[in-house]
Amino acid sequence: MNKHAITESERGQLLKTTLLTGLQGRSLQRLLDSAIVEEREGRSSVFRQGENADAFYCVLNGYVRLFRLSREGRHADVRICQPGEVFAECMIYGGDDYTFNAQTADTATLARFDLGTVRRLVEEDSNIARSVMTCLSQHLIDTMHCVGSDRLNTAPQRVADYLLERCPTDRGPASVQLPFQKNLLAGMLGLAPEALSRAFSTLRPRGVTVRGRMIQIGDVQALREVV
Amino acid sequence: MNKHAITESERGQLLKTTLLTGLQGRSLQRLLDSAIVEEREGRSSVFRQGENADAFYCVLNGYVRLFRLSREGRHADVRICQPGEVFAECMIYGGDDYTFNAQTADTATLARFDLGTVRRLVEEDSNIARSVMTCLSQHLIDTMHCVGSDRLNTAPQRVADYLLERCPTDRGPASVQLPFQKNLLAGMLGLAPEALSRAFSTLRPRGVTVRGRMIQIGDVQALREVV
DNA sequence: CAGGCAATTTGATGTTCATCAAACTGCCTG
DNA sequence: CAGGCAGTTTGATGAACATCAAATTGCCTG
Repeated sequence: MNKHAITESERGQLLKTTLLTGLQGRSLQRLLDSAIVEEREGRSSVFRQGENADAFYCVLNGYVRLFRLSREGRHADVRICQPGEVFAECMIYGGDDYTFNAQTADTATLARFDLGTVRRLVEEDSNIARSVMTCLSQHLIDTMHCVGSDRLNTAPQRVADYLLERCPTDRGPASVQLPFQKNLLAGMLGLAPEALSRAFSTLRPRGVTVRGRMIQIGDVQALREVV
Repeated sequence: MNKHAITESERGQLLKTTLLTGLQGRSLQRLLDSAIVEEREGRSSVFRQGENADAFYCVLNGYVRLFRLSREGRHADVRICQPGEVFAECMIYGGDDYTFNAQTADTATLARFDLGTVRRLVEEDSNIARSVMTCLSQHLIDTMHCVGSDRLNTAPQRVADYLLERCPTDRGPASVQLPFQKNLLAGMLGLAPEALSRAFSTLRPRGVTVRGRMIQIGDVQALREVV
């Protein structure tokens, strides 16, 4: 793993993230200065459940799976983090140990924020505090949405939801390019890869065609009926 | 619905909640002063998904279901809130509209906090900000745990988990008194009431006996094997 | 204590999805 | 271009759970 201070281009990427957008001037600078950039291999563990928590992260490039393991070794993704997303910021005020695992999906670039340092910044700077609260709130809302969706919707409905949220248009035909392997999409939707594949098959009569990562939608409005 | 300012006994209850424990002096007083107490009937709607968000709440007495509805009218609980718990505090910095429904399960007493007022307090008082962040962090961790548990564990395992977390002892026999109807427990665990009942049946050979709300556990360590 | 209503349990059935195995695809490398 | 490998799809099967209906329990009220 390669560590270094923030370069100019990485700074630009960080500014677009949930945590830092909304910050300016000195608040922004202080938070940026506290970060270290890590280049990581695919499938490298960022942290493990039960470990003492000493940092949270922002994804600059690549994807990170947050997941839990059952005692028998089965594996369930809880969240898939994309470029621009923050994870484990709940550890700033959330207890001593990580409560889930984090692993890169492919090679990834992460900005690492030291928890102790950020705690100090949050106490001193109400703008930073507000950014952290916004970030936490959004994640809580998203995660509650996930619980509801898991409990309420079938696999094809969840897939249709995902596609519709990423559709550029309201009606007529559209296409969506998956930003990652179907493997990750399955984890994000709480499905086994086979179940995702079958969900796409179920949607085919509704005008959804799959070619690799490219998904063609015949009629967006028709797809909305599935949900 | 009966509204009034905080009485002395309600003040005592509020002090024990996640949001206010940890606060003292002026910070505590300011937040307390902003609250209004509401007495509510059973099954009264506190707010609905899509409504403009103007308040968050703390449960003083009774129980509140947070849930989402599917288009066809099916119903899925996302969280069951108990006395001492805060809900919808994610709306302080989380967008304009409520993203789920809240309804009292039985007659309930709630402390209502105006969002605008609390936003002002959070900006001015870093102690209050810290309390809000702690609250958000804990809820996020709990909700992520819920996603993982739904995806990883079967119904009997989730029931066993619930019982074990509430067991006074580490080994030997124990008993757990459910604080509410099995209906609510089913919702909390993401199960239909029938599925909860069957999960208890599955646990009977493992020494779990059910009599109304009183659950007897023959051997706590044996039950831990189920998980 | 009887009656009535709501909550819970039980039975029967169907759907949804996980799992295992095998075929297939695409991509990359030698 | 052959070979290999990971990712994906398809088929067959089974487990888990929802749903509907009916029986039962528990609790409250008159």
